[in-house]
Amino acid sequence: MKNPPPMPNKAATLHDVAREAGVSAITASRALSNPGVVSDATIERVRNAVAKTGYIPNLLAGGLKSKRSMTVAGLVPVISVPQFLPTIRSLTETLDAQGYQLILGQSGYDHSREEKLLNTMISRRPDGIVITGLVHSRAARQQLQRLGIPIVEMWDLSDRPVDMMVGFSHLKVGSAIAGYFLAKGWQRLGIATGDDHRAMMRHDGFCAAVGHPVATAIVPAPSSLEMGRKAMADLLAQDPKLQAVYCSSDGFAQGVVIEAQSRGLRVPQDVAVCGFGDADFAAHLRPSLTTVQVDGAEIGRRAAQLIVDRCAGRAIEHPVVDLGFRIVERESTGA
Amino acid sequence: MKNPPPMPNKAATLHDVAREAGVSAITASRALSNPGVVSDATIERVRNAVAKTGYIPNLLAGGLKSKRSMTVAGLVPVISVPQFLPTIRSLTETLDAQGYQLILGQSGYDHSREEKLLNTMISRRPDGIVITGLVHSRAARQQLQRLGIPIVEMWDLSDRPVDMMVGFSHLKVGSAIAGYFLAKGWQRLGIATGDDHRAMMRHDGFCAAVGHPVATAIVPAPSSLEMGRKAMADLLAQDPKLQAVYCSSDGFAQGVVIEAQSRGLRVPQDVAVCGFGDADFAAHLRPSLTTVQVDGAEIGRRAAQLIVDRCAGRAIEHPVVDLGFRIVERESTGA
DNA sequence: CTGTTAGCGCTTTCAG
DNA sequence: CTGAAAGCGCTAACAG
Repeated sequence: MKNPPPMPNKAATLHDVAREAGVSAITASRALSNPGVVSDATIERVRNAVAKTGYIPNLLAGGLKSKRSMTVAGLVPVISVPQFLPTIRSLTETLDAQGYQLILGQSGYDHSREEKLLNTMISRRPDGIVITGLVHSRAARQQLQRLGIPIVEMWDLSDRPVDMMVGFSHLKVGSAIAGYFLAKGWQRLGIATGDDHRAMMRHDGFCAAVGHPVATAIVPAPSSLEMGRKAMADLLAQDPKLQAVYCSSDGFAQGVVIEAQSRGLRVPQDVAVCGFGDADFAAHLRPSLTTVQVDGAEIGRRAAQLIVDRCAGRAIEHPVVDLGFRIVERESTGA
Repeated sequence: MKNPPPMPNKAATLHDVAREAGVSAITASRALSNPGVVSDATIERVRNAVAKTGYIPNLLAGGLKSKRSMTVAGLVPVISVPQFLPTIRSLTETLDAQGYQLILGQSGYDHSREEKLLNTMISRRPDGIVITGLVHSRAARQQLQRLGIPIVEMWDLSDRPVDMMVGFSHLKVGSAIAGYFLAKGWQRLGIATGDDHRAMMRHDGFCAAVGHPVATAIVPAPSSLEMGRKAMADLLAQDPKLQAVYCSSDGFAQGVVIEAQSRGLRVPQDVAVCGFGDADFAAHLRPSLTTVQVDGAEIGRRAAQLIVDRCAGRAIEHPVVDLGFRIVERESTGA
């Protein structure tokens, strides 16, 4: 049975455990973190001592000496953007499964804050850093490279990674959607997009592929259903005979659909709508929403694995991973 | 004399800064973290030395000695539940503004995992802990109290807090919605709810206030739009003449509305629907969604402030904060 | 397999 | 206002 521990005024340290087990501190340490090199009998005694003292390791102290904090910094624009949630979740879980803790930071959509946040993160000495989007500032790139720890830029692709990358081409997404619209014979097109870098790359790809001017509504990121309604009102003012609209997120697209419907327009018969991200609700709306599927969870898993592998000293065969994307055709474009 | 370090192999430490500035390490430390007690001239020289060396403090080392890690652990069931996003965001931002970093952990909806996660978190020696929901396990309660750091349980209320609390009564939410439905003269009621503790408390409050059996669909948390459609199909099978349905989240409610509409039922004329949470999209759907507004962002702010105040040694006047809630009447219940 | 020694980088004493 | 000494709790490096 368990006796109530004699009121540990101080949290138990490894020394307390060692004394209790009748071994030295380093042996206790090894018994817990590297049991292979310690005799079974000793492990057993140390384990008992841990239970008795209620010892919980101090990772700050361990990290100071071993230079491994077992943390990974994650930078996202804003935590509450649904887009990145599956990624954050799989990052958290994949890292957790290997003993690492994700430390999340919000960089905002403002690039100047990014550098400040980076410093805050670095001061916790993470073993790796995962960044949403590309690192543009020269100063930040150099600083990251100097750190000598694994860095993953995710949710985008470029030909000069700071270190590693997991993402896809936003330019190609934009032109793929334009191609899809044009193949349907739609000429009067519209685009409703957030103003962040990645959404604007899709915008650029879209416009380049269309080749003629399209109705455009640009809203400050992150976009929302509410802004979708306003954006659609705006687009219809620019071209009342709009045939198809691409939107930079699914929630945004939902607002566009609702605004169209509230004006008596039928989707897709009068106007077709395509979103981006394949949110969990997209398939279950009425009409179900055509969108671009990107495997956000896989991005997180791969990013985490790259970091962990590099930390373990394993060689990385493919430091730049293109996960691609796929247009999922549903009712909102007449599927 | 040596030339400027072109390639710092090692990250600069406070000693490097001190040497560069021609002062002792402790003075450099004070110049950076407690400038009030250092002469302006010295501060200036230390600042320059920091810039020159590219010094970034090591908070692990500082925390080890000072016993203040400047981190706060946050436990949420699942990061990707939209419900808690405003809270996580305001927690992050409020803490950040005061120099603290939120360390997020997913406890899942499984109570057994909670204790394990707690240990992981404690091993990083946070200065405070914020937990979503109540801590039920006796072992966990005792362990938390032993730690001697500020603890906030949030998003719920009880009469025996581990330490501090910021939330509202789910039981009251449930009975308020039931009262609202009954006042409208609706008798044939339904409830679609997730199976987590808080949602079930609302369920209990709802049922107790109604006083007679209601059609019920319980789904595993977290609920989704997709599950809302299924739940509504289920409820209509139980009672095809349902007059009003309460749903445990707004996304869930949206699925209920869509399923009703897809069967030719008009909302609210044939069946009224009420959600929970007042998500950003609720006001902009068609019909706009009646729901229960809870100030999730304020919960986060208050929780963060309680932790920070306690860390600063300030007395807490009200360790238990009831933020209440409010039914927002919209079109989906005939407003 | 186990122990000794020596710090990791910083901040808390306690003195000037 | 500034400094010297003394660790925080843990683990790398080297003995045995």
